[in-house]
Amino acid sequence: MKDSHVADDVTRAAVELFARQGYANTSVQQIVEAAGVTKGAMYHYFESKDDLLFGIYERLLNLQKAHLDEIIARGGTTDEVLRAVCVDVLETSIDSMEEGAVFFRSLNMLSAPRQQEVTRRRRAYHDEFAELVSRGQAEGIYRTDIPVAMLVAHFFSDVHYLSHWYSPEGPEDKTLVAEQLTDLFLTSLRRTDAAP
Amino acid sequence: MKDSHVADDVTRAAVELFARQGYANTSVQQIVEAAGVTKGAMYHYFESKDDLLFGIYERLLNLQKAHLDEIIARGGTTDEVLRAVCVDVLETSIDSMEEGAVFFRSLNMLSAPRQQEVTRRRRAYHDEFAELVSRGQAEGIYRTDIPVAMLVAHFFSDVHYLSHWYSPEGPEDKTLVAEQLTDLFLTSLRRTDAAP
DNA sequence: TGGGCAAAACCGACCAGCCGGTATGTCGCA
DNA sequence: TGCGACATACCGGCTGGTCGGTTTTGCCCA
Repeated sequence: MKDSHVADDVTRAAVELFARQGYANTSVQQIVEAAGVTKGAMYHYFESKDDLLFGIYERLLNLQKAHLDEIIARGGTTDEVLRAVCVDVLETSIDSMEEGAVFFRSLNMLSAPRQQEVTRRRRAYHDEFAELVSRGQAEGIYRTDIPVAMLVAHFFSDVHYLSHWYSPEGPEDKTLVAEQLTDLFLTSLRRTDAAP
Repeated sequence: MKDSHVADDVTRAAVELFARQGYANTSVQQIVEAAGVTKGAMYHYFESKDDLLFGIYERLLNLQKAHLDEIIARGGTTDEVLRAVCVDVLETSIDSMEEGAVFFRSLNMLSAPRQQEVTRRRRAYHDEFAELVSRGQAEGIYRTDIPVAMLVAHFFSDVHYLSHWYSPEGPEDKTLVAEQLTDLFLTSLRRTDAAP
């Protein structure tokens, strides 16, 4: 309980409002009202509205990175690892769907240096993913007729798009969705019959 | 040339600015300055800032719908038609990438009724696409173990994501990208060896 | 146990500036 | 002379952020 409940409450309210109405369209007043605190209290914990947004990005980036490292450290065949990574990032993204929506929609609202920082860490994440795909290509299990960058983009497009159609209240189960999307990706990724 | 150049110039400037900085973060002043006209001139052709945004949506929706209808009317096997539709929507999206970026990022900035209108027409578009997939399933050429809605979402996620990684100045050719992404989708869509 | 007290937490009135939108004026052309 | 096509000055409202002041907390020492 080192952190005040204020910072948490404000962050939670901000995520929800940013996801629903966008960053620029959400006033600090709205956030503090939704969080049930005052503006003074908020500015005691955050330097600026931008700071608040960056905090959301940082938490999500740290979470994803930690999961990725843990799965890779666990080891296994390239195909097993890649599958586990795909399923995990999809499941995690469903759990953090509001944060994800903010992530993609409000990047350009961040101050330039922080935007670069986020982009840098995101690229590092993609590079680790791309490395797995490349390894699979080298092992001869994945197709090589399509650039790795496009294959990576093809997968993350699904992650990105989740918040546009998935509803937790809907009929689809979280785990099932993650596995089905992973299956679609890996199916298109495998070598076709003909040798390259 | 029925419309004044003012409306066109303003729309063009708005698309570019909305795509780069977002709708809420772009002021009317910025738009008219970039377009080289005055605010009075702009408000002579548009009722509001919201009107300007809706115009962008409408043009893109009309364009996509026209293309889709034309391709379906042209006929062919289900597989041929679906492939043509996929390639076309991807190519068109690359041509209208800024509009596309605005489309997905600024939907919730529209007034509620107009937002519904856009959603309605977009759903109609997706339904036509889904109909093709369903037909392919009935013909036994596409897999049936994954809900159609998810298959549709899987494809449009790539369309959506284009503006996040594709660069017209980059090495990838527009047509090639469209065909490769279509290939990835159709590969994952086909029936696997085992009968369902 | 409790009094003292600094520091941290919090409050809310306030500000300058920018926002979308408008009212009114001007100009050229039919 | 009238009318559409703009220009310009201006408005109320809201924004992110500030700041002087007040309350609460935590700790030390008698």
